[in-house]
Amino acid sequence: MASLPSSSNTDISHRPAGEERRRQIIAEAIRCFAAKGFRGTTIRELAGAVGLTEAALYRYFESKEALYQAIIDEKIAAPSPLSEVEEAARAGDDRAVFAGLARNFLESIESDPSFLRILLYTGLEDHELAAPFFDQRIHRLREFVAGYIERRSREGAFRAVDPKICARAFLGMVVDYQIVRHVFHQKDVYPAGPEEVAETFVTIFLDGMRAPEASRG
Amino acid sequence: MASLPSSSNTDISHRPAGEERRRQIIAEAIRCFAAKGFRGTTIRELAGAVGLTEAALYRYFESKEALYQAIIDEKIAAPSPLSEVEEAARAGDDRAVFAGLARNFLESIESDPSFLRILLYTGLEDHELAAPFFDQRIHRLREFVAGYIERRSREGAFRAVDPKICARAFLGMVVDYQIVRHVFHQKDVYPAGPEEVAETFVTIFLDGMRAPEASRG
DNA sequence: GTCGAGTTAGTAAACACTTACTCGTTTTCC
DNA sequence: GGAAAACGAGTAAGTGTTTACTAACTCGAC
Repeated sequence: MASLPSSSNTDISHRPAGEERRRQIIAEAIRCFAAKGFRGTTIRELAGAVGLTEAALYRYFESKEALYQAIIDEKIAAPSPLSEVEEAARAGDDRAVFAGLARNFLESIESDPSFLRILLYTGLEDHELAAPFFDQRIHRLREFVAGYIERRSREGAFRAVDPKICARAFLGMVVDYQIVRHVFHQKDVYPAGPEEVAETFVTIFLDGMRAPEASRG
Repeated sequence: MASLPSSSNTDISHRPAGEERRRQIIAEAIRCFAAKGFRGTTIRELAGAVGLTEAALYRYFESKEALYQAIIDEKIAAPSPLSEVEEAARAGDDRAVFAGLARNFLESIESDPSFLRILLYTGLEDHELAAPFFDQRIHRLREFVAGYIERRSREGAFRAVDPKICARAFLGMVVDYQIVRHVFHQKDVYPAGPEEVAETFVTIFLDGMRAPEASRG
């Protein structure tokens, strides 16, 4: 009995040591790939950082690409930032929706910029393996924002502009903030903290989106 | 006299054939570095693309880094996009200033996305050599926009918000458009062409920036 | 007959990945 | 209960390829 582990790669429960090492390696790989990119990171250096030799690392991941894949899988499985603003979206509380999204993004990237850097490397280096992440996370986020804007336009609260462009305009402001900070290391460009920046972005965006007739005295 | 060439490695002036090759190599290097990054590009492949062997290429550039440096130098020397909107800025024509900047950026990157990609690689790979470009071009652009916003705030046309943050908010929308298109290859995300996108960005931004008292009934 | 522009054929290091081994801990079986 | 087989986790020392860069030669034009 209890013979078949069956689940392809995660029959944990009674194997804490091995699985823990795996996680440790992924964590270190995220740091390394974020710092120097996929091409710029060597297996030797990565193995050394977790206190192993190259050969030992290959017991956990069959190739460098498999490691990259594991990172993407982990990030796809992470909780979505959308859940936090879905309620506000149902209620039509524009400021709560956009401020929630902005703060959520700014703070989560601020506390761990690695994945933003990895995503940029991914785009530049054209890694196919990240496609599922884009489909499942980024696309979904864009569609959520564009869908919300479209609805509010129909309701007369927002002006009638292309919702896709507007969604990107907002997300662009937010993403750019973190690219400038964590890719170009110019933290001084934004003199204020995430909360104030989020506040400013949301104010500009919402006032810019408001339907002319609806907002005027 | 005019004896001392003084510039360490380039006493060119009378060597047109060689100089043309040099330019050709730089142009190809821009393409390669943009496509695969500095680390991802091999000298052999680059030399092959201009129809030379590796050794021949080393007659024009003493190292791979020198090639990178030459690219940065060329881009620093290129004409600035600011000149086109300086007049509108003096006149206080907000829409002309921001629409001019947006269109200028969107179109110049659209017609040649290479340097945007190189700059991102540069940020991620931490190339010191690009620092002068950031100081002389990007910093100046930011300061121009922030300065204009600050002035218009003082004049009562714009609301009183941090001009640095607002400048980045605007530039962020524009830059993001091109990152999504040319780094993540998702050209479908923006359904419209550069002109319409620029128009939308400027409308959102300017209406969002307008001082509340000044614009209302 | 020298010199600019190019070539062929290297070098040494770095890299992803492999092979064949070690060693301690379980598990199995009598 | 204890010998032995199996196994998990690791290492040392490679392999073959790729890479930036070099040395020594060729060839045509003024």
